[in-house]
Amino acid sequence: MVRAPCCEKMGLKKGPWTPEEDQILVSFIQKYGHGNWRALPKIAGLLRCGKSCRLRWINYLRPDIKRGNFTREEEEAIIKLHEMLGNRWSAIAARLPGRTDNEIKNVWHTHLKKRLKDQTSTSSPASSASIVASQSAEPENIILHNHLPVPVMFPQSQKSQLH
DNA sequence: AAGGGACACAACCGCACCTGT
DNA sequence: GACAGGTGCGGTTGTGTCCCT
Repeated sequence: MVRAPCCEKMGLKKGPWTPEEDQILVSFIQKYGHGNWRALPKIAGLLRCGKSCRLRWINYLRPDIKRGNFTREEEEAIIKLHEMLGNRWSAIAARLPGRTDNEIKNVWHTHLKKRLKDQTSTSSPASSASIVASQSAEPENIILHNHLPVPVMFPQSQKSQLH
């Protein structure tokens, strides 16, 4: 199947968003929601592709986003979830309220990967793996630091329902 | 004070999956 | 069942800032 590139149209803006564009996007979504990302920028009068709008909204403009540094608890949760789920950042983000997959991905690549590497090179390999192994025995209701029982694995068929 | 490397984060790209026809 | 279009995800890149020498 051949797919036209998302932003093939000439004249579509790329790069950092301006406060004005943010404002337009936020007010439009608050008013009408985001039923169709592809059509949204056209209707809202933004010179952006739908993909870009979606990313901006999800990673930055959403009202429930928690900005600022990750707490130690959040970092520990990311490490554990990553050991269980792998690079499924959206699944990890779903278990950390207010955090986005992009943010988690960035934190992982900048802080945690390095920290984990340091830890494994200095400590015995059994420690964290055993914790994960014991948790993996009960994959349906992992209790994290926020004390919320969280389902860990979604069958592929349920993936679309998360959207 | 200046230069360069490291770090942090926002944004883009391409692919896979899902859904409607 | 095949195809086409839309959406979401993960990997990667670009750029601004910080820190060390």
